[in-house]
Amino acid sequence: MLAVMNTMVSGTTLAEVAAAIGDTARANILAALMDGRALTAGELAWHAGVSAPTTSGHLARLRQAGLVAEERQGRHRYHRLAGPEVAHALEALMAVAASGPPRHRPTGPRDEALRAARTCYDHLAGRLGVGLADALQARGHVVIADGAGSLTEAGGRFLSGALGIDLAAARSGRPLCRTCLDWSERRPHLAGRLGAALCARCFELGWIEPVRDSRAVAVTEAGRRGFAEAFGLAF
Amino acid sequence: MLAVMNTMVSGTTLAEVAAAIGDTARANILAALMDGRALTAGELAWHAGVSAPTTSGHLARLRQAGLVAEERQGRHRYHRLAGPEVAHALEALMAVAASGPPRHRPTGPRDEALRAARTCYDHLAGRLGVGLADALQARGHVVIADGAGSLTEAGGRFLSGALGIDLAAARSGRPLCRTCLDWSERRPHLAGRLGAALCARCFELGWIEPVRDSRAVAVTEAGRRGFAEAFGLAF
DNA sequence: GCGACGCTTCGGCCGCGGCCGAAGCGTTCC
DNA sequence: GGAACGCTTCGGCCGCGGCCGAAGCGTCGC
Repeated sequence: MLAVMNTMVSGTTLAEVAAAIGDTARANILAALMDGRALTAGELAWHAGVSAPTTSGHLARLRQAGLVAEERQGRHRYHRLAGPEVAHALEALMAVAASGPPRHRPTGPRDEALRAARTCYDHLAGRLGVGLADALQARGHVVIADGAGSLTEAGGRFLSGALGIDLAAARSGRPLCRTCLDWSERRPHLAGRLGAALCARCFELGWIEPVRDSRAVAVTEAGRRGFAEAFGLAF
Repeated sequence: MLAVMNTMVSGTTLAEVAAAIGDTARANILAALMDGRALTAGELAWHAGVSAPTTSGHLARLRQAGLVAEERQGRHRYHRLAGPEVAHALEALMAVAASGPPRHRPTGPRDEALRAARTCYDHLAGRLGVGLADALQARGHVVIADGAGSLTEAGGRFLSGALGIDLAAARSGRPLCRTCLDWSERRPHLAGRLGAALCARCFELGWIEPVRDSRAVAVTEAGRRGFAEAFGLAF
C-alpha cells in the first residue's frame, strides 16, 4: 500500500493519457478525428454531442494530454490527432474494446456502412481494407508475416504500374507497410505509408468517396469495376 | 450537437475501456501486470497504493472492461492481463504518454533501472531489449522492416544452435516476431513469440533475473558475458 | 469446529469534473 | 467602425466515482 512511487514512472502519465480518452464526449471527438483530417471546434462539438463551451474544455484537455494538435487559421482553429502514434493507440484500444465481452451491441445501418468500408486515420479499413490486404497477399504482392507486411518486388511493379502509386515518395519516413488490426473484422489490414498511398489513390481514381459525417466510405460504380479488375474483389 | 448516436459505434466502448485504464490506481495495477505474470489482489493493492477494498473494486471494473482476467486457486485469486491485445494497447498508450509534452519528469534510480532493462508483458524492453533487436538485425538474423520483424534462415539456425531456443514450439499461434515501440528508447524491440522465447531463454540461462517489486530485470555476471559473446552487447 | 486469513460487499463521505448559459475576446466582413 | 461570427473563459450546479472502515463470506489449517 506504500508503493505509490514505484511503477509510477509510467503509471501516472499512462493514467493521464487514458483518462483523457476515457470520456464519451472526448472519445467521440477522437473517433471523429481518426480519419486523419483536421476539424473545427464546432464540427467536433456536433460529433461529441455537447455544447461549444464544453467542447472547448475537452479540446484543451486533449491538447494537454498530447493527443490532439491545434492549427490556427484565420478565425478558425483546426484540430487534428497529434500524430500516427495516437491513431495507433486508439486503434489498439478499439481492438480491445471489440474483443471484450461479446455483449450484443445493436448493429444499425450506420454500423454496417462502417464495417463495410471506412478510413482508419489515413488508410482503409473494414471489409474493403481487409479484402485489399488479402488480395495483395494472395497474389504475392505483399507478404504479411509476423504481424506486419512487406512489399515484394512484384508488388512494387504492380502498384506503380497498374495503379500508378508513386512508391518512391513513400520510401522514407514512416514504415512502408505496417499492418493494423481491424476492430470490426478482427483481422489485419494495411496501414503505414503503403496503406496511406493506396487509400489516397483510391480516392483519386474515384473508386471510393467520403460519406458525409462519417468515417465510412462509399464504393462508387467505377470502384466496383476497379476493385474487381485490379483485385478480384466484389463490392 | 445532435450527433451522439453517430460515431458512437466504437465511441462508447472506446471510452469505457480508456476510462477503465484512466485512473492512477488502476493504471498502476495494469502496469504491475505488464510483465505477464498473474498477481493476487493483495499484491496489486500494494502496487496501486490503495486499500484492499478499493483494489477489489478496481479489479472488478478492470475485469468488466475486459482488461484483466481472474483465475481462482484455493483461497487466492490471481489476476492477469486478459490477453496480448491488452498489453499491446497499454504499450501504445505508454508510447503516446512518453511522446507527449517533453515535460521534465524526475528521473530516479528506479526509473534508470527500468530504462536499462525490463520485461514488457512477456518479452524484453529498455536498452537491453532494443540492443538485442539491433544486434540480431545487424547480423542478418532478423530483418526489421516496415515496422515488424521476420526471422531469417540464418537467424533461425543461430537461435536454435547457439542459444537453444526451440522455435518449432513457437511456430504457430501468435505472430513469430512482432515489434513493439519501446516507450523509453522510442525505438522498436522484439515482441511476439520470438521475443517471448528469447526473454524466457535469457531467464533460463541465468543471464537476467527479476528485480523485486519491479518490472526491471538485472543482468547477471553470466549475462554480461553471455550478451557480450552472443550479441556483442556491453551490459 | 473454530479461528485465521484473503478478499468482497456495504455504507457514507467528499471532491473532481462534466455540463450548461452568460459574458468576453479576437477575427472577419462590409 | 460596427456587426456578425467562432470560440474560450467564468460561475454555478450536480452527479459520478474514488476512498476508507466495518462487516460479511468463503477457504484453509489445526
